[in-house]
This record gives sequence, structure tokens and C-alpha cells, in this order.
Amino acid sequence: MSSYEKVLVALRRVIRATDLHSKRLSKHAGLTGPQLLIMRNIRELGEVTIGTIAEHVSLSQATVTTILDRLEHRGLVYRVRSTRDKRKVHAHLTEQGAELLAQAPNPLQEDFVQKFQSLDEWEQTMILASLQRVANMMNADDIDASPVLTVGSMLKDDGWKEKA
Amino acid sequence: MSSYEKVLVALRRVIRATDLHSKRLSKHAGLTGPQLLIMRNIRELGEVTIGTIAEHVSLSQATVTTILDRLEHRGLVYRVRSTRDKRKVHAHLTEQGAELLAQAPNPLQEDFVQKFQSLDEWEQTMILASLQRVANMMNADDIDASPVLTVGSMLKDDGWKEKA
DNA sequence: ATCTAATGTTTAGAGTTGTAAGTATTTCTG
DNA sequence: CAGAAATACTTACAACTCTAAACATTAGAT
Repeated sequence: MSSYEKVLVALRRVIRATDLHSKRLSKHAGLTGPQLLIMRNIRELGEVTIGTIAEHVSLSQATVTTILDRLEHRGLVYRVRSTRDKRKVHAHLTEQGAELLAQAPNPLQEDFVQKFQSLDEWEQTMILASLQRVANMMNADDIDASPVLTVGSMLKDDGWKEKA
Repeated sequence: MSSYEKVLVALRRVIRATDLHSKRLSKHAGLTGPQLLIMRNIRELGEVTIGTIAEHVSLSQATVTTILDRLEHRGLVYRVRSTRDKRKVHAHLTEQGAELLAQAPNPLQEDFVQKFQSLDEWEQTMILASLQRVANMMNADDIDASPVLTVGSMLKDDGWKEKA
């Protein structure tokens, strides 16, 4: 099995573990991973637009919209259309939402966090760097979805741009 | 931002990139990532049961069922209920399915594979080890251990599992 | 042989996720 | 200022993913 195929398998396992944890969260804390993540961002960022949230959590705007729909329906967040630019919509936590969020656990498994934090500093750094490296290599985005194959690119240049 | 929070962000980016690629695949090759993965496994493993496939691709049985539903509906695979143990169902590729699969690209972005392979040996090793480390730290609590996409398994699995 | 437990798959229901198309608003341009 | 382009969000749709429960069949125990 080639090296990158092992990467594929490891990736699938990580993705699955993340998903399973999300389902568990939803059962025990009442919020799924993405819901939790979005609410945390609303809390941290203050008066955010949907698009800004989407950027921060690495989801499409449409996805954030549907998740907000659910949260709003449950009375955990509310939306206000901006008066200055009526295209924009700001999301806020309700009191109830803030309270639920305060009690909710981390979007990552406690277990994982503990283990991770108990690693040596350099090891944490290495893992983080590796993950970011993978993310960057994958984000060779710029899209257009062509059958890709651009042999010219190769090596280096991750294509990841820190957002302004 | 704490170190593990950065891990969380990196993870989200990786997951998103994977999902985006899957959508792109579906558009250009007619098969999504999971569909591709499942069909590859059917091809490699011979006469597999649904459960065996699920294990190999690190998905729940129910998920594989629904994906097979779609593939079957499109005439790419077919199911046969085992005569020896009528609880079991075996999945096979149709001729059409095999053909489509043969033309389909990798479930990982070509681009990513190229970049990854062009890294130094030690770097590839480090990245793989980190990913596996993360997967293991996450998988610790929920057993299951969903093993491995064996691409060249010699053993034809007819759906019978020897007791260990 | 019958009742129970274990095994294998499917169905039901909910949530996440993307793209594409649609709506509304603002900004730019002639 | 009117029409076009850009921006921000929502809606529609399809796919994936899980758990839990329903079904069906086989294996085990008394």
C-alpha cells in the first residue's frame, strides 16, 4: 500500500471519529459539532455576518444558513438584518443560547484534548504542522474543478492564503 | 488560540477539502469519493458482504447500504443474497460499474498526491505518523478500529469470517 | 424442538454539506 | 438616474452519515 493511500485511510478514520463525536455531542450536550462551532464563533466575534462565520468555520455560506435555521428555530440564536447594508444579516446568541453554550463541552473530544495536551511540546507542534501542511496541500483550490492534473505545479506553494 | 484549537481548525479545513473534492469527483467522474471507495473495495475483495465493506472503508453498515442503493439503482453494482447464509448479502460490480471504475481517478486529489509524493521521505513519514497518531487518539474510546483499505488483498472474501 | 441470543441487513429520521439558482440590495458606470 | 455588475443571503436539491429500531436468519441452550 502506497504512502498516500495510508494517508487516505488515516484521513477517513479521523473524519469518521470526528463525525461520531459530533453525534455523541448532540446526544449529550444538545449541540452537534458544527452547531457548537458556529455558536462559539458568534460569541467570540460579536456582531458577525453569516459569510464571516462561514469563513471562520470553513463551511459554505449555505451550510451555515441551514445550521442557523435550526438553531434559530430552537431559540438559541436570532438574526438581525443590518440597517446600514440590508444585504447583510447579523447573527446573535439568545440568552438561552449563551447559557447552553457555556455549559457545552469542547467540539473536540475531551479525551483527545487531554491526550494531545499531555504530549511533549515539540510533538504537539509536529502534529499541528502536519495537519496544516495537509490542509494546505489539499486547498490547492482555486477551484474550477477541472480534471485537475496540472503537472506543472508540483512542490511547494500551498495555495493557502491567510484571510485579510 | 490554544494549540488544540488550531488542530480543530486544521481538521475542519482538511475535512472540507475532502468533501469539496468528493463533489468535484462526482461532477467529473460520475462517482463521489465514498462511492468510488466502496466500488474499489468490491473490486478488490471479490464477493464481499455489506458489513465487510463497511469495515474496510470506515463507514457504518447503514451508510454503505444507502450508498449501494444508489449505485444499484444506477446499474453499477448488484446484490445477491447468500444461499448459504441468507442473512448475508454480497455486492458485485456490474460490467458497467467495473468499466466506470476503471476510468475513475483516485479518491484523493491528484494534486495532493503529487505534492505529497514530492516531499522528502522523512516528511511524508512524519505527516503520515501524525495523522495516524491523531486518528488513534480519537479512536481510543470507541473501539471499532475500522481497519484498512487493503488494495491488493489476495484472500478472496466470500463473506465468511473465521473465528479468531 | 423451542426459546433466546447473536448476526446481518435494511428502514426511518435527523443533521451536515456542497452546488446552483433565486432574491434582495448595493455599487459602479454611462 | 437607469441598467449592469457585484455582494449577501436563502432555497432547492442531492449526497453522505450516523443511531435506533425493525426484520430476517442462524446459532446456542435447555
